[in-house]
Order: sequence, then structure tokens, then C-alpha cells
Amino acid sequence: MQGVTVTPVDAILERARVSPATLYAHFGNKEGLITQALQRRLSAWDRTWQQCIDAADTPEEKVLAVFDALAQHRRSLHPSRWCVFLGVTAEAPSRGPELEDILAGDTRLLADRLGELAAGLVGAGRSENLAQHLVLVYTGVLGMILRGADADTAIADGRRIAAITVSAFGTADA
Amino acid sequence: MQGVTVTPVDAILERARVSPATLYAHFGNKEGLITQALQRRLSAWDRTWQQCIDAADTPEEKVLAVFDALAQHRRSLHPSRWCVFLGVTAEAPSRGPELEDILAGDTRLLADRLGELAAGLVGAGRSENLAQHLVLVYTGVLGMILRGADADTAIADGRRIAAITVSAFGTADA
DNA sequence: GTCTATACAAAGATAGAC
DNA sequence: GTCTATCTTTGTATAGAC
Repeated sequence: MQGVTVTPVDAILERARVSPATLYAHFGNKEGLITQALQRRLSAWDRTWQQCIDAADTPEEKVLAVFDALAQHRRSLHPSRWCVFLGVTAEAPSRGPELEDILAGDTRLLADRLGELAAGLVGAGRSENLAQHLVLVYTGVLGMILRGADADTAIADGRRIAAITVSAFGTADA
Repeated sequence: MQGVTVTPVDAILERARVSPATLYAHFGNKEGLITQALQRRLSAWDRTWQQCIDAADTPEEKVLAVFDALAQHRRSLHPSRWCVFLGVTAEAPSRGPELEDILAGDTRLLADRLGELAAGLVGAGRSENLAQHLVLVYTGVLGMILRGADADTAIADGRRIAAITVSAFGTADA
């Protein structure tokens, strides 16, 4: 596996057993293909995460469900190295607005949904702040995978850190 | 700013105001240039971090000094987007052993030094485990910067999460 | 809708002179 | 050591037929 942007179109064509003309007829250009692929990925992640939230019992478990969802999401995919959204963000020099929107959409979904879930745990205006902390931990898990760490270990570590953080927010200090 | 691998050699030549032949005479090829540049970066980071550790008073502050070092390191550089080591790791399809070693060296330095510092805080075989947690949080900070978050805010958040985690390790649970 | 063949551009690297 | 000029490869995309 490797970066999306540096992957040549030829490699995709060979894998899909399709001619160039067919690909360009469907997606316009390479960025169009990437954009649509990422839209599908984001939708799949969204569904998996929501299911894990629904399956969790307590409000705290619902917040931490993002880590269970990550483990499950990875199992249902080809073993991609870390996170395709962060990967494309890191590589690409400049992007069109549609792709940019999808990439930001991943971060937005994380912050928004974690913010909603955190609202059930901490008071007033502190839920957004807790959500930012949790996005940081979640992102750290992905980064550890990029660093070559075992994915399951990284996810378990992240879940523990998140639990500690939630607990600290719940008691007293900011 | 953009990914290193996708940056064409021409752009580097123009910025350095040097001809292609000169560059290739010095570095052999593009990867050689990247390798040497990353070696310098790693050394600079190493020094900055060590200085921040030395400046810290308590063992706990020395562990958390990695976040102060990150803030300081960023101020001394062009405002690169996140982390050049993780960036190159994410982009590059396949790399030679020398570059691979430098990239792994960043993670190794983090894990090793944080492990040494953590040994002063927790008992027996738990220092390595705590170090892994701290690398995760540190990596999460970098990832937040990639996501577009304000760097100083992300660093402050990470420092707080790390402090909470260290505290939890110090008391009882794993 | 899909193919083959090919145009066009970008990028990494080198030759040979000074 | 550094330059100008250029070669070669790779990569994105399109033309035109079926």
C-alpha cells in the first residue's frame, strides 16, 4: 500500500481491468475518482461508527465507541496503512473544492459527533473542548499505525487514554 | 507547503537557485537529498528536545517537555504543516534503506527517550507502556495540525492529555 | 460504454562544456 | 563545482473506432 496521490492511474487501470477511456468517462479525471472513492469511504465509516454508538450502553461507552468502530472499520477493509483522508491531505499539493470538502468532512464528522456525545458527559461549553481532545487521541491512534505500531495495540492504548481523559473532564479540572 | 515526495525537483532547484547538475552531483538523486535533509531535521529536533528536558525541573515536567520542545521547534522552522517524517512516511511508495532508517529513527527516538524519562515516574516494566501512550498523544498533536487545527492549541491539549495519562499511570491502573 | 492507440506534459536524471 | 541543454521515462488525458 502507498499514498493515493503518488499511485499512478495505470496501476488503478490494471487493478480494475479497465481501459483509460472508461475511467475518464466515469470520473472525469484522477481527482474525480479519488473524490468519489473518499465519499464512499466516509459514508461507510459514518455507518460503522453510528452502529457502534447504538450498540454501546452507557454515555461514556458511546463516546469511546469511536475506537471500537475504528477496529471494526479496519477489519472490513483492505489493510490500508492508516487513514485515507489524512493520507490524501498530507500528500496533495492543491486540491479542488469538492475533494477539499470531503477531506474536511472527516474531521468535521469526528468533531461534531464526538461533541454531541460528550455533551451527555460534561457540562455547558466544555463538550466541544473534550471533543477536540478526543479527536486528538483518535488521530494519534491513526498516526501510530502510520509509525508501524500494531493497530490493535494502538487502538487499545487510545481507548484507555480517552477513557482517562473523559474521566478527568467529568470530575473537576478542564 | 505540500508533500515532500510530490514536490518536483525543479521547484527545489528554483528555490535554491542551482542547476540540476549541481544538485545531483551533491546528493546523487532526489531521495539522497531528502535523506540528508531529514537527517539534519532529526538532529535539530533531537537537540531542541534535549534542551527542553534539561530546562525542566521535575521528572514529570521532563516527560512533558516534549510538547514544549515541539512548540519551540516549530517556531524555529518555516511553518511546515505538520511533521516531515510522518509526511514522507505517508507519501512514499517505497524507499531505500537509508531513508527508511531515518524515518524509523524519529519514532525510535521518541519511544526510547520517553521510555527513559518515564522510568523515573512509574515502576518496573510499565515505563515502555507509558512511553507508547505518550508517543500516541504526541503523534495526535501532529495529526491535529494536519487536520488544520491551531498548532498552539493542539500542543496545549496534548500536553494536558499527557499529564492526565501520566498521573493515571502513577497512581494505580495500567 | 468500452476499447486501442496515441498525444501531450511533467519529472527525474545525465552529457559535455567551462 | 557549476552551468546549459537535453535525454528518457513516466504519467495524465484524449481521439476515434466499435
